[in-house]
Amino acid sequence: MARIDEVAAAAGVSISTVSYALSGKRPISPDTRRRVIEVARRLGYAPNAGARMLAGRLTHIFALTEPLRRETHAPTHMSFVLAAAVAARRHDYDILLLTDQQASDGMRRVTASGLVDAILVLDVAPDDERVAIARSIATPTVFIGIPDDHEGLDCVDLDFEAAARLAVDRVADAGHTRVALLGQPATTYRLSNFPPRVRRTVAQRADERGLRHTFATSGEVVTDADAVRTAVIDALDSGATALLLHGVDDMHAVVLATLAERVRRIGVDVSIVSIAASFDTTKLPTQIDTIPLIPEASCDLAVDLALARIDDPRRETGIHLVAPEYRDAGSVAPPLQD
Amino acid sequence: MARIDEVAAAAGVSISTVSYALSGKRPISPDTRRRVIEVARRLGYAPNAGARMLAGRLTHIFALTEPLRRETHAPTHMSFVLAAAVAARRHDYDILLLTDQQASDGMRRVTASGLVDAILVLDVAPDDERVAIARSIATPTVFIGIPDDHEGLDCVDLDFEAAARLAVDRVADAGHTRVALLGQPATTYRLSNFPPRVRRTVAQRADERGLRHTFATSGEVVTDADAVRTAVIDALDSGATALLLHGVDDMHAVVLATLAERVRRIGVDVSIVSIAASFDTTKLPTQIDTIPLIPEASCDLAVDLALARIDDPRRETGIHLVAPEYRDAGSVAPPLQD
DNA sequence: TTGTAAGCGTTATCAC
DNA sequence: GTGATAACGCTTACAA
Repeated sequence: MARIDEVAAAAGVSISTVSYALSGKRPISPDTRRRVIEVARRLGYAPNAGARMLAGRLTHIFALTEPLRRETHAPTHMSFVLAAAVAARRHDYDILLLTDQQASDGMRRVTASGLVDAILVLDVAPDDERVAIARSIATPTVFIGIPDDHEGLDCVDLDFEAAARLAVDRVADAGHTRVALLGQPATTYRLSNFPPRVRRTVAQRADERGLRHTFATSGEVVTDADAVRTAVIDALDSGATALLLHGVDDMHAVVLATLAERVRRIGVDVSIVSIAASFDTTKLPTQIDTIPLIPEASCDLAVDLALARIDDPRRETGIHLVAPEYRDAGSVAPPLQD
Repeated sequence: MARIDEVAAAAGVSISTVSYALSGKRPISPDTRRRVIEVARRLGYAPNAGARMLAGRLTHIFALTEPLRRETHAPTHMSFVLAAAVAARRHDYDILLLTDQQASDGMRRVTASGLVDAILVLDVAPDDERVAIARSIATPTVFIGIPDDHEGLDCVDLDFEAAARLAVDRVADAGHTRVALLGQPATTYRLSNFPPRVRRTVAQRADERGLRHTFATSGEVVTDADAVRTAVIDALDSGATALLLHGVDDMHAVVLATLAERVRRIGVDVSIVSIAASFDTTKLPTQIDTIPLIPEASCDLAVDLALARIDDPRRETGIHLVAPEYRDAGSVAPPLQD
């Protein structure tokens, strides 16, 4: 816990020189600069957080609000938290957790006390209560996910619509005429913002491309192996030759197991594309085409946006979509001729 | 973002009176006290975090370090994070996330900058690198979990040994002479601190009570349904009449499914106790006896310990174990006579 | 290129 | 019971 004056004394310079040498906010002769940095390192100096907050304009802390609903898929959520933390650290920011039952209270609190420079919002619901709070506070707020009412908000997300179209187009181009979408558990279509976006767009695009399409959830609240199994079998029985998956790892595992059991060769008898999977699909027993949801991409962008907004609070808000990327693993092939 | 001087002016008192009226750190006449509080509320006043840190002794922030290894069971981990956050908020503390690859860097950083009053350590490994850091820094540090080398450390945890004994005793008392322990995935026995403790104690106690016992993991890295299924069948075939479970929800589901498939009635043909389950076992298809691992209990205690240590840095360190509690659901019965 | 000094908004130590 | 006021450790004009 060395202080700036100790560093200054040890380096034989003034306090402000130390501050400037370390922050680089004004030119310092390379020589003293080096000396200051060396001394600071030796003494293990780090600016006192409270003093920095008070004197500077910034706290170097982001709040991260996460409702942690029971329906939330924990592993996915954790990779977003981790990605946000890593992105923040790259810019010398720390993450303060806001898990209050009413996240709103926390947002108001950190705003009122000036504890954070910006707020990142995770796990966004279609009718998220945090939208109203975000509008009522001065602290820059970035949503990772898109609520229904997003007028005047900064939002970041994978372009789920583009991803869905990409998936449909791929199987349509390969010649498939019947596709089945196996989706998330039913509750997430009410509680989360992106499952409905995928479902809607797949249906639209399939219609545009003249494909017959069906849809099934993967259970009620969490992945229900029986439900998934039944859905896969129904899809096959109804003549679907291409399966679009939008779900978590468990669901993928059950789908692959069911296909194996039915002796359907992936990329031969049946084509598969996984849309917006946030887990490592290369860990699956069979490799499948994926349009991944990359938490790092969204979180990096969200942090950039937050910083830009801190820098210029009057800049224009808007939705920023991350372009989807198709990863071919050979799981899509032309349908077999009967 | 009203400031204290605005509150003082509006209430017609001095700045220090506002501070004391709000903190209660010195007697204030009930009358002015009420008035100050009312004005503060009306103006939405909250002390500036930076100023409070600088002037006061405290930051009102805990760091929470979590390595977030791939082997970590995300839902369990999240319930600990949540429990820690809730416990902290009860004492007007916030949680700062430390997810650095090397958590050690983060611990040093927040210590050097005086960003936090104490550090809570989650997901403790037997040979945790954070032990050395904790010893080298002045910031109070509380481990939630017990590393092998815990000399001079503050640790909090469920009394896994007592829980294991409780489980063995229960089935022994019911008359069982052959028990099988179905444990965690193999890797956690190296990477985590508590699975070996349960395994070791079950074996010891079973020996003491004259029971024959076997042990099987539930997979390599994560729950492997086939491995669990095989382990259950092997256990039954080898004559085990009581199953002790120490694992996550997936594993429990597979065990119950396998027993159902083999037409073994729980609490009749076979007895079951789940040791240190951190999920909601009442959500399982069949109710089973449980000695739950309650994150709230550990985290509340950890926060209390941290606060006590902040208050008196010289107080004695030590291990604090949470007593296990047996929850009877009728899944243990005397073994059937052949 | 560097040094001096005025805040930043609290808490805590004095007085009264 | 209440009011001045000196820290707290830094950032950042303003001087030199």
